[in-house]
Formats: sequence, C-alpha cells, structure tokens
Amino acid sequence: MSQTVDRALSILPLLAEGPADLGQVAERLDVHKSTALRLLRTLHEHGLVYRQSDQRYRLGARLFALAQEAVENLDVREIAHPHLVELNSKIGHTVHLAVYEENEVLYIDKVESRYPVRMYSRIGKPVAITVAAVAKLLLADLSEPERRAIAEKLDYPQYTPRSTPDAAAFLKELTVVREQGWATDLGGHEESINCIGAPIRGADGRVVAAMSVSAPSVVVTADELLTLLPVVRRTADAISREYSGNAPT
Amino acid sequence: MSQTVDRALSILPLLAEGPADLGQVAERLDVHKSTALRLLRTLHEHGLVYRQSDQRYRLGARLFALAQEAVENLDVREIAHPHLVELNSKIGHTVHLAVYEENEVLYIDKVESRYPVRMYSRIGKPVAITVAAVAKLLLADLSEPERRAIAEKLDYPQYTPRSTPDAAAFLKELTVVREQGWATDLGGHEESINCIGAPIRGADGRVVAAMSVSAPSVVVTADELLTLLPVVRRTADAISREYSGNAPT
DNA sequence: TGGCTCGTTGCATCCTCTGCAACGGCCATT
DNA sequence: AATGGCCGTTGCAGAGGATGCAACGAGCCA
Repeated sequence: MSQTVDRALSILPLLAEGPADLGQVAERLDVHKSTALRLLRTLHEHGLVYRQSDQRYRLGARLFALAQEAVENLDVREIAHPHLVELNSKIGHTVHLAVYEENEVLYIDKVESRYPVRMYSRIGKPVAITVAAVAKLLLADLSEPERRAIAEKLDYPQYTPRSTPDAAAFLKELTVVREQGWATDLGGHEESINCIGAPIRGADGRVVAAMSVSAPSVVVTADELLTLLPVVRRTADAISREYSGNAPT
Repeated sequence: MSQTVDRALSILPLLAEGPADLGQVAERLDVHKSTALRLLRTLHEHGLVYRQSDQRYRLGARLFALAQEAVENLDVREIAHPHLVELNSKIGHTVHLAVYEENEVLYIDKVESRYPVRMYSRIGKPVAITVAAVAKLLLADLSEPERRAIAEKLDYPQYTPRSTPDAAAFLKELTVVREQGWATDLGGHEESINCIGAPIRGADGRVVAAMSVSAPSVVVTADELLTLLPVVRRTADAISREYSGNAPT
C-alpha cells in the first residue's frame, strides 16, 4: 500500500538469501541505485540490516531481538512449555508446539531429548502444511469456506507416497481431524517419521495452538506411537485449561 | 533517511513491547490514523505484523523466518557448531558462541548439556557487554579509539560486586584480554557463574567471533575452570583454522 | 434509539521520494 | 605510474506518492 515501505521491506527477504551489494539490491528492486541506498540506510539505522566489512549488506542483529520479543509475547508458548518438557521427559520423543498465522503454520517451541543441539533450527520455519499433524489440527478448526480457500491455494508436494495428494484429500482429512479431535502424520513428510498431535483450545473453544509428538518408526511403530495418544491429549487439555483460566480478556 | 520507511520501522519496536491498536500506534508515531493504517497494512502484507482477533496488531511470524535465515547465513556459526558440541561433550559445561555487531554483542549459538530446554531463549539476546567474557574478547579486538568511544557510551550495571565498575576499568580489562588472548568473567554477571572464553579469528587475524565456557561455581571452582583454558583455546583455534581455510573471499 | 469510539475510505494538497548526472575512491589492467 | 572501469555517494529538480482532513460506517454501551 505504501510504495516506499513496500520496497524497503522487500529488501529483507532478498538479503535473507545471502549478502548482497548495493547494485544487486537496486537491480532486484528495479529501482535506481540512489533509491536503494536510501532505503538500505534507513533499514540500517533501525538495525535490520548490517553492513559487513566488504560493504555488502546482510540481515542485522535487531531482527533477532525483535523475533525474540515477538515469541515472548506469545503467551501460549510460555504456558505450554513446562507441559511439553514434562511430556518429553515421560516419553522421550520430540515434542512440537505450533500456531497458525496468516496462511502459515509455524513451530514456536520444540523439546527434543536425544539431540539437544541446534534445537532452534526449525523454530520459525514454516511447517509442511499439507502433511504435518499440527497443521491439520490448526486448519481443521477454521470455518469450512476458509479451509476450502486455503486448501485450493496450497501446493501438495509429494514428499513420500503417503503425502496428502491434493486439495480434496486434504479437506477430507481435515474433516476427520475436526471430528476426532486429534491428528496424525504417518510418514507423510519423511518416510520413517510418524507424528501424533492434539489441539490446544482457548476459553472460547477455538484452537489457538497444536502440539505433536514425533518419533522415527525404527524406534516405535506407528501403532505403538498411537498408544501414546491418551497422554498427548491429556497434556494438550492441561495446557488448554491453564491457558483458558488465565486469559484475562 | 527515508521518512516513510523510518516511520514504518519505528512501529516494530513499539509492537515488541506488546500488542497495540491503530490509535495507539498513530499516537506514538505522531501521525494521522490513516497514515498509521497504511503503514501497518504494508507491514502486514510483508508478514512483519499480525492482526490478532481483537484487531490489535502485534509482531508477525515472518520475523521468525527472517531471523532464522539471518542466523543461517552466519557461516561462522555453521563451522563452529560441531566444535562446540564436541567441546561440550568433553567437558559437560555450557558453551556459547557470540559475535559483535553494531555496538552489541549477541549469542548466536549455545550448547548446554544438562538443561536442553529453552535452549534458544538467549540466542539473539544482547549480552551483558561490560562483563561477559565473549564481549571482552570481541571488543578487545577493535581499534583503540573505537574501544574508547564504546566504553564511554556504555552503562556499567553492578550485577555483582565483581562487575566491571566503569569505563576506565573496562578499557584496562580489554587491554589485558587483548594481550593474553583469552578472557574470563568470574562472577561478574551472576555471583555464582564463572566463564572463560577465547577468540575465533578470520584469515586476516581479526576476531570474528568468540566462544566461552560457563559453569556454576558450585560445580567447579574458578581455578578448576581455568584448567580448561587450554582445551577451550584449542577449540577456538581449530574453528579459526577451519573458518580461515574455507573463506573464499 | 442515540451517542460514542474506532477503523476505514476518497481526495486535494503538499511534501518527499525518485531518478538523473556528476563526483570520487578503489582496483585491476597496461 | 597512468588509465579506465566499477561502485558507492551526493545534490538537485521534477513528479509521483504520502499525508492529513473530513466524512462514512460498524460495533458497543447506555
């Protein structure tokens, strides 16, 4: 809506691909160098881009701080976290927490017992929306027209033979998930990984987040994983209760 | 430099404090509501702000993704990570990796063996710059006028009695660190936590990052921690070598 | 029902952003 | 050492877009 801001913000994803110099930025934006320079300077003043020693620009440190504060404002995460840790300590598998926002599903927390390293590596990354258990849970709660609109806009990458093939299958799956109140991803994203998930609801009953437990099939079979469903649902319900209780609004 | 972009970007830290509605944003920016609306819409289109159900705005999901990609482009981190993990598995204590950027020192990686939970919680957060071992290492490598300029601009919070008291003491400490090639923080931030750190250098000898090992004094005394100095320095040097070797530029 | 607040829209005015051209520093080439 | 090319930077005039105003409309409460 605002041309200048629009152009300036377009620089950010561009730099996310890797450092770029003034000329490259100007070319990608299709504007004059002097224009790109002014935009970059403004971004720089706000700490969103950083000028490295070779004069090329890359994303700046303030982005970390902002993302940090953004995630801290998500109170679901704060409430859920201890529950996720507790569940993880019980069953040992990876536990995820995700939210839906603006046509994207993203992980906002993760607890992994076996491989603590690079734990943050997936937080903030968009989820494979057509197959992930948490994505199904979050989308299943939307209204029917919304679900249809989204389902038709999506791509359906065939990660594995068990990936959701198309919009029709996805919508059907969402209906199932909506009715049963939990979801699975059995090898739909990676052949050897299974997930089960449950929704977290606010005081009004709307799904505000979703959690899942993932495990490689070499460790537990899909059937064995499904036996964990009750404890996963109990955890999700406990989070829901605590979240609803505290909600002041 | 660009008024419109400047105003738009000023909205981000404002929303970082917490959700705000249109009127509040307009007031804080000192612009007309319609102007604020257009700026917010533009930010919204780029996913940087999100409009929650009560119509108030808060920081959006794309910030995560951007910060995520930004951190992945820091190749020091990628190279260093396996070394940090290895060191951690040897000695068991928390290992940090930090860089200096634009008057700030921030952690970009962390390996913690005993408490894997919320591992990302400090990544991206500004370091206690006047006391942390990594901060001393990174600042010590700057030119003398730069060091002085920064030292005089800083605040010197007295986290503990052992915190760096003022600019003079800090500059003196930086000189020591610069000469000995390693740094410590012995209870300067938290009474019971000690750290030792070593610099990571690029091909040109400049310090590009710093790493540290932290441990509570109830587990190891400061003297015991110092016995780990050789292995910490060896790790840092190994990272430096690998980083310098691969650098194509 | 009426009045209030808050978000939204269309529009004329004026500001500010834009692109141009020229400068200067840096590097490589001869 | 001199030259040419490349890239970042600056000042400026013009034009295009951002701004604030005023009016509308939706939701809420009394």
